[in-house]
Amino acid sequence: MANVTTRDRILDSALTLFSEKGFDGVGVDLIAEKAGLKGPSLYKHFKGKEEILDTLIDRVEEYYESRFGSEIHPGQIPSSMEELVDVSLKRIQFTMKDDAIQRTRRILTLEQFRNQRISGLTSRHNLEGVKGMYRKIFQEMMAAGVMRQADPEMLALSFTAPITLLIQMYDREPDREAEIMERIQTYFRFFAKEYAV
Amino acid sequence: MANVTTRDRILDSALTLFSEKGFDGVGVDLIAEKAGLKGPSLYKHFKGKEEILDTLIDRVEEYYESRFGSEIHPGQIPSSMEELVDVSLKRIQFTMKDDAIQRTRRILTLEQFRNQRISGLTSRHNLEGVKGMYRKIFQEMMAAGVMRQADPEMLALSFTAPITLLIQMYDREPDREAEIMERIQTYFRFFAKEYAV
DNA sequence: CATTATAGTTAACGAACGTTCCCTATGTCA
DNA sequence: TGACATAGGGAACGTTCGTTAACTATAATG
Repeated sequence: MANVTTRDRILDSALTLFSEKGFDGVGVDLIAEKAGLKGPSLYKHFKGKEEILDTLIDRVEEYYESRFGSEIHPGQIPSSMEELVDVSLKRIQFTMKDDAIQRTRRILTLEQFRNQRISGLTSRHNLEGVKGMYRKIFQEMMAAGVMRQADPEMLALSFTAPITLLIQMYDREPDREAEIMERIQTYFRFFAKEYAV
Repeated sequence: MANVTTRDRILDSALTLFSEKGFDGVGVDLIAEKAGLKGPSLYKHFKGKEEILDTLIDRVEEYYESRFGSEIHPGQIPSSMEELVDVSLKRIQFTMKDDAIQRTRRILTLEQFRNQRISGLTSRHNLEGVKGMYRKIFQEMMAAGVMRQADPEMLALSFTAPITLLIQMYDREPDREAEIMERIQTYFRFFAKEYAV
């Protein structure tokens, strides 16, 4: 953790606290303390509390832009339904449990009604990003003949929506991780069997 | 609107305000004003602000208990996939746009990380209630031979999850209602075609 | 009629909040 | 070295917040 700027420490601190108590539930003094300084010193780095949140959202936007922006890189296209399940499970394990990603999800959830920017970003996150990636994967799997022919857009929605809901559940109730992972696996296996060639 | 108690006016006022600005974003004075009295008078009806929220959550719990509690009443079982689509669309139109229901959803969304009670309720709402109803409907439709045989539990998840996400989107971005309704219809038609006998 | 409980008011409290002002220490650059 | 910019801290500000206390009007009860 060498050479991390004060600004970054403030943002990390705010990411954690906002994700746990919401924007309104956290005072600037607490953010500052967690970053190793005093409340008023924040104003040397940000114009105000709101700008800290805005900057966090900026980062999320950049991340999604780089991830799902121009062209989608689904990585290796699975060569069988079994591989699809394996690869997807690993991807979800990561996305679900990665600290920064989870905190970001929780902030979006809590602040999604605050302004249009966050609303739109949340919609894109929950309904476009990952779905678009799987649409592409399914298209190629169908072309390769390892998956039954069907509307790839609808299939992607059907594949990702239950997972999105179960990840939301994990964010709420991390104690039920085992149950949630099993539900995801069960659904994946159902899907794999249903759309096998 | 005859004979509505002050207590109920307070609860209605809080339902609206909490759903728009979140629990922390609303002061007791504002709740009171909207209910036609002054802030401190609230304390003649509730022990404190938190108890107002708790009472609202009580109501939600009662509602879900009565709706999905002991035995599920799916009403008329559709006699064709076309009827399934029609009936489901009407149900969603209502659920999605009913004022009190929408506000309740938004409060659950905003306060879902506040305590275990709300977390559990939200999970039940998003992942159990409606899904259980459709599991039963699908079972009976399969038994009646108007739907292809498949795991009804998985089918219910696949059917309801995209809708839940699209309703969440409507709560965030009501302006996009037309687009959202069309997406729901498209998915329903895909599902109907996919699981026709 | 006298008493008491209830529902409302105003005033005020203490705490927390976001923010500004002013000062100091430190490092940079001419 | 001297001038200046930067990052931090302390004190204090004006607000807002949830809540309590003390009082009043009204209605129900004996």
